Amino acid sequence: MHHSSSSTYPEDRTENPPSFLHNNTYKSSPPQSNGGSLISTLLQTTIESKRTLQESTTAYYLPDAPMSSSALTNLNQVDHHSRSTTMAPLSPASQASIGASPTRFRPNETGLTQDWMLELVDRHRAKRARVENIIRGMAGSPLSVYFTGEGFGEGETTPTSHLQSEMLENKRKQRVPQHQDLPRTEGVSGKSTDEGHTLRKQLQTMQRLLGQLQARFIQVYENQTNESEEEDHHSTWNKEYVETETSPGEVFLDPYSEFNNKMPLDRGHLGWKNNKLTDYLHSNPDNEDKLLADILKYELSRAVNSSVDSIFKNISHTFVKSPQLHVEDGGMVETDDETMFLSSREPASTSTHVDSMSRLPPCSESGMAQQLQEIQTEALSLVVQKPKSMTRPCSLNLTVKRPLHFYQPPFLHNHPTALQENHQVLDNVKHNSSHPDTIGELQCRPSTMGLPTPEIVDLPWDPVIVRSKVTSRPPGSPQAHQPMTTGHHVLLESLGLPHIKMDRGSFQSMVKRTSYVLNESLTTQHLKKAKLMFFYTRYPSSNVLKTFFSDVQLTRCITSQLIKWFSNFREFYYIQMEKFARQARVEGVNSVKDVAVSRDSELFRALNMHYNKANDFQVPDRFLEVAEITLQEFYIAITLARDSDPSWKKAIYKVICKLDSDVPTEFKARFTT
DNA sequence: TTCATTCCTG
DNA sequence: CAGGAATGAA
Repeated sequence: MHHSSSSTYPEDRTENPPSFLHNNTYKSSPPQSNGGSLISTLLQTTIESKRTLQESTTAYYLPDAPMSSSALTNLNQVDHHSRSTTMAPLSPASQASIGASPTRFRPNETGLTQDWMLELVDRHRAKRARVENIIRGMAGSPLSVYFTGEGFGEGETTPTSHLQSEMLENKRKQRVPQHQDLPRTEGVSGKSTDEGHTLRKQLQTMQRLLGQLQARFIQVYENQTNESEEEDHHSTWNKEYVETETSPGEVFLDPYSEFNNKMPLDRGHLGWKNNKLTDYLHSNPDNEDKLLADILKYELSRAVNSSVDSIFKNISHTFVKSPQLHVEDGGMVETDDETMFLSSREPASTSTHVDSMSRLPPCSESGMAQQLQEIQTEALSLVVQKPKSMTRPCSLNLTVKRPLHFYQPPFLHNHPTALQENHQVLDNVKHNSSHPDTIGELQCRPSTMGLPTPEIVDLPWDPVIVRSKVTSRPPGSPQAHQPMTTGHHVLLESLGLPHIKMDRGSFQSMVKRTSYVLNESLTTQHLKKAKLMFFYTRYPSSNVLKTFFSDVQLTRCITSQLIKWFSNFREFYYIQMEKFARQARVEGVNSVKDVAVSRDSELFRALNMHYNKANDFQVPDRFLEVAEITLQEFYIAITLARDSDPSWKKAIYKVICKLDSDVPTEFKARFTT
């Protein structure tokens, strides 16, 4: 068995010692990486020839069982620990000196002549230059990111590979964040991410293998030229195999490549393959490089094509054919289940309004919206409309059942899959969390408004982000398209792909249609709106709040914040009333009939300054009436010395709370004047 | 006790 | 404007 293939070697090879390593390599190597790989076979062939040569000229690091599994494992461990130091001797200087002195090859006991050695060395040096040239070309491609030199001895720096190692140094740095992306991606979108993960794994596998191929090429030539460094080379050399084929957790599963041939090793087939290749290579030495390069190119393009096809297949499956998602004419992407998302529909004339309140909105309501109402519970967030400008009272609605950005950068809320996933997660956390100081606490922290914290969990609630979304949008312009580009970007990243230029008309538009704006916190615009609403209602009911703040998720905390706002409004209002009532008495107003509030009044100016600072809202006359009544009440109470009673204001509150009027429906769909 | 509101403080 | 204590109603 050991000699089954040696007979096919060229004549000069017969002078070499029995290449027991040749078959040993196959025997001891797991099939994952070289079982059916043409490249691997080719490499093996090439490598074996060099090894055979080297074996005859050098002392082996592990001469007895150089490729046994246990020995490899041990060597692997050793090498992992000593990688940086073991490779150190392979400095560029030493490489240069070694390469310049091929005569240091020692004649071996099998009778290899020095001339033969010299010729071989020269030939392989030329080949190395060509192969490295090829590899350099590959390194310029996106896949070169994964040529991280794991198969490379870190200290290997020939004059040419020095440039490579520099390049690879950068590539290594690029690789780190890609790996770090993985967990986050997994958390973002479950199923599609799993698929993407698999594809990514495949890509990585192929890329790793390519890197190893590259490493082997280099290694072969290093071995050729650096026989004086033989021990280090041997450790490196063995490490190659260990890392490639026996490293735990590095099992390559690449269904698109021959690299991953899980079938039992067909020794006969391999032997045939090997022998044929060997014959070819040795009979046509000049074709060797070209063949290697061609095979490499072929494998590369085939693998990349397969991966890209699979990825696009997945994408189209996720975005178009998913039973949970369907794209409507108006550019909506909706889901049918509970985690339903309703996006805006342009233009305004055809829009529907989804009102989370029991009261139907003035505009027609879609059946889906009603369905949404039915499934909604008190504790759940409200699916609300993004208010539009005054001129479009019933315009777009941009509704979503559940916020999505959590543990994500704020611009991430575009990925529908991630959206749903996060909704579920968030739902669970919100409703099941027994730790009020976690998410619920964050959510119930209105004080975070305007105080973005560095904590990542606070980012989604960063009101600045929400506010910027709102304010940066010109009135009447389509909303929620701001994060589109980044969403696209993120989506691609979540698939672990290099940035592929997508067809603008297809995928990108698909992503565009899935953009949402979610308000999980109250913004300054909401505050402004609330203040203006105060001109109509001093004691808004929860229903009114829901109706007019339907663009935010009225969780308990948000609702409390709104209530608190109005409480503060009232506080200021009554303080002003008491203040001006006392002032009127001091100023000598003798009759309640002389107590009046007009738009010229100081009282009104104070109130208007507080609730309508921009003065861009026409305060309704009714408010003036109510203010006047309130002032009179205070005046009377003070006149009658009721203020001696600690709760003397309550009677006034009781009166005033009945003076609320309906808030114009225009407020439902607007942020500001 | 719970919830809503007011009062007080920063 | 928010947080929290105080208050009162249910």
